[in-house]
Amino acid sequence: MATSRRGRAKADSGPVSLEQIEREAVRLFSEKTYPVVGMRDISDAVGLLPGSLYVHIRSKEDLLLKIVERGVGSYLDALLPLAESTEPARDRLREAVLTYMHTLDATLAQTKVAVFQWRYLNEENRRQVAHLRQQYEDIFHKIVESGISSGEFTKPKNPKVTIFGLIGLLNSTMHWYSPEGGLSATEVGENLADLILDGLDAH
Amino acid sequence: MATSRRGRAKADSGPVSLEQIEREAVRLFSEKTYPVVGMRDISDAVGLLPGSLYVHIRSKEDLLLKIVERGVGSYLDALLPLAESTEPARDRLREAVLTYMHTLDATLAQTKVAVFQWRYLNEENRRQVAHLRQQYEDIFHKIVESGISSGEFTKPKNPKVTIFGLIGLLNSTMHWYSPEGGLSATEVGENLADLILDGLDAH
DNA sequence: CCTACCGATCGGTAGG
DNA sequence: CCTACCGATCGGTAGG
Repeated sequence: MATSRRGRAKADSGPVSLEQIEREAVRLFSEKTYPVVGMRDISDAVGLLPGSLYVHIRSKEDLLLKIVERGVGSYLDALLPLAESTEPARDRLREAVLTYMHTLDATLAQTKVAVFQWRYLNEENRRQVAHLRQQYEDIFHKIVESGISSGEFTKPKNPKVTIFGLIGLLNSTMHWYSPEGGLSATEVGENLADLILDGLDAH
Repeated sequence: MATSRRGRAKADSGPVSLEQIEREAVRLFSEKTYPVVGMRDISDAVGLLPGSLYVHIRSKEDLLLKIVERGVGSYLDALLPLAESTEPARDRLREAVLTYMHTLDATLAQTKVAVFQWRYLNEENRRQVAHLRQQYEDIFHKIVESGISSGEFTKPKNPKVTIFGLIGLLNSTMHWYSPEGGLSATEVGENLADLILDGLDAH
């Protein structure tokens, strides 16, 4: 016989760890979204029977919550230093865009789950996550506002639209960026920073 | 008794039309996403029993397909004239951003379904939709490329990143824009067009 | 970590 | 458009 358990997807390699379960869950959630991934899909991927997953996790909801929190946390860890820095806002913004792209490159699947699928959490867990998301958005808010008040940036009619636009532009990269694609995270970041800082117009 | 049928959500008003079903489906799919909306949610919303929906529609999948096709179609109808126009690229791009925002304002819920939930269609239907999506992206491709080759726009290191960025920026507005919010679609559009054309930097 | 199973819910249909 | 129902699948659990 090829394997010792039904449904095992990989060669036998000792007991299954929580990390393995979470890794497969991130992959499956990012590919197919939370509601259409069944616990049986996850158990198949790690080579357990469905009920055995509950030795390692408490619930499907819990699994999603941890992934979302780690996902947002990755960006907070990487970007928070740039919010407090005293460098020129232009440099900090460019650095933030590059840092965003490098974080995306390292955690693409986790990012897809964190940015869009927190909506499937229950109300209490969504509130937890809203806190983290707010901190994340505040980083860009601070950088842009400091550039406006220092005169480095042209004051937009409505800074909030500009900040939401900037965040939306960055978040949208996860729909087409791939580490295996022809463009490096740095190349994409430089290009987007150019667009945000200088615009398209040749004036 | 208050109503003549169980589960009826609204006052009795004659037979249910296909348009009513589609309207409630758009609302529910946009609020909760396709996989977590049951046919029973839709039938409750229009005041039918679940099985009776199939007098009007063929399947849940069919309902989604029609909504997605109409959603993308709204943008194609509004934006296609701008792809062929001979006006300066700067004017066409600003006009395209404003037209995008006005279309979003008129069809917000439908847009949310069309832009993100086509992934739940089966392979054959996804191929249909991919065609429409490609036409939509080509509009921005044409405008930006014509501005680059005419010298109106600074040539980006990689125009594809710029075009994907532009499309992503526009698509991301549906996550925070609301017709009931404090900002009009025109105000948002002007601000985003300023950002894309002139950037943040005061040079 | 498996065996065996639970109640709930899903999209959809036959027959009227 | 309703009545009555189908097989399939869902997240999760008791007991070992």
